[in-house]
Amino acid sequence: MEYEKMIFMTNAADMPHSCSTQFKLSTEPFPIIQPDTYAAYAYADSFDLSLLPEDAGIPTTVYQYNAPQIKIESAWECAGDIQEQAVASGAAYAGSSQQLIPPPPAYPHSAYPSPQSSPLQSEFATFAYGKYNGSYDCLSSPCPSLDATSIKQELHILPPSPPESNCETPSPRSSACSDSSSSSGCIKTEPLDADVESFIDLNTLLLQQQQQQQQQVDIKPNNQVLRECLEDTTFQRKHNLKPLALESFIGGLAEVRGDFEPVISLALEHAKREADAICAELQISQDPNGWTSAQVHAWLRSTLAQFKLPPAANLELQFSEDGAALALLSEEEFTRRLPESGSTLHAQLEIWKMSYADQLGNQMEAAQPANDLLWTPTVAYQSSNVNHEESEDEEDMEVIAPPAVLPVIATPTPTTSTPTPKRPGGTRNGGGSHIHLWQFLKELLSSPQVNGTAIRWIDRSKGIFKIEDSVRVAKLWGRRKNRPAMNYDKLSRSIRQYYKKGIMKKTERSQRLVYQFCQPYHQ
DNA sequence: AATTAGGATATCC
DNA sequence: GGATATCCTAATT
Repeated sequence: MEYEKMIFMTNAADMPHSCSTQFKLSTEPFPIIQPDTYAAYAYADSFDLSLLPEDAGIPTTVYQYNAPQIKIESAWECAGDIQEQAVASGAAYAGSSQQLIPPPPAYPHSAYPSPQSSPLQSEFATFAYGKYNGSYDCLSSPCPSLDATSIKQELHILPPSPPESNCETPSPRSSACSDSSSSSGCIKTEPLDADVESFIDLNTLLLQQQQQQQQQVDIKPNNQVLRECLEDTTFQRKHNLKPLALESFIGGLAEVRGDFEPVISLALEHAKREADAICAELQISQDPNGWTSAQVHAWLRSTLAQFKLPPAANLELQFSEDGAALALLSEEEFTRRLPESGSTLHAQLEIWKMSYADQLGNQMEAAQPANDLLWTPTVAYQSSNVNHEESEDEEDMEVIAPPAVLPVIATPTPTTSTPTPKRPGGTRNGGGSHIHLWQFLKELLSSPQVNGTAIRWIDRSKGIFKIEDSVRVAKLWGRRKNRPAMNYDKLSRSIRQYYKKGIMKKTERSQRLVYQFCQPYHQ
């Protein structure tokens, strides 16, 4: 519901608050509507993008409800690129003056919240684009776990709002709330910059849902209603609306994040079902970290076949890793070994990891309903955020995407041996885990979409990273280790212990908060 | 003020 | 005993 608040930014001087209620209806389905209901909104198959008005001032962004396919994390840095990409892909809509909006809250927040990209995030996003077959045709994605259809359905959970947004277009719901002076039973939406007050009368909401369902029955062929609404932009002119600048979303994204969870759960559920079948067929674990090298090969071959990718002749030679080591490989490494299919394999592996992590997360949630779902020591994986409930300490929540597997070195012999990735077992129940600090840091680094504001790679190939937020990283570390008194002073002391162990070092040109993994600890 | 460096000692496993 | 965690002083940025 928060999302709709961000759709339009009004000129405050010209738009009284009462007008904002004109847009309230578009928020109503979110709280109660079921996924199936949204199928009626999955209009993209036949939706003609050319229908969108070309008027430069028209808020076409309001119709971008399948925009979850946008790789939004890049948008923080380069909105133009995203727009280009989106337009090129056909995933977003044409329109000369479109401004990007963040993904609707139905998208897995873990894929979006940071200003940085990551393999996982990128793959998840590009996955939705249909990157797997080398194009951006999201409708032909060969991903067996989350095929285009399912993604489309799930990511269309946010219904298009135009019919309701358009004050000039009568509809059962708009008429129900057409009296802008009365906000009863409606979600009141005010300009984003305001301290937004939202209130919902559930009874009215239910009534509206019924009306909406009735409306869906009457959906005109060829999306006639949508066409009419899209073509009718008078409401915007009337209320002096303009598309909301991207920057305005950034601050509010955190609040939106939690709303993604339902969809990621659905998507992951779908992925898990697919994985189940493959696991049964290949007799492998759902946890890639548990695979032997032979099972890795089986999985790789299976995945290549599923994606109709050319079989690799020397798979065994190219991939000698076991599952845990495989999980550590970067997309670049995959691509280097298998230029044609590496990216897909890597992406699919990320999905498997995420799926398994989510599964573990759900198990943890069931076993540990307290708010300490951020990290449980029984697993080294982390759900992509199981608990989105607001919390005073939310900003300190440790949210780690499925991490790179944690290499464990029995005896640090950095000059001669390569760390042998090992399943992240060895953790214990109860307090902190046995994870090593350097492993933890790599883990944080592996999910920049989540932790990118706290720690990020400076030069990944060289293992150089920077702690951007020392306090936060220390807090996360303390939380992981169940050491509430942890601070950066202590954490950095531990890092410095790594100097003589050959695990980490300062960079040649020493910079504050910048460290470097020594070679064996960073591939 | 925050960070860096490293010694000393304690704690946990 | 290893890996921190904690506390400390001093230097540097």
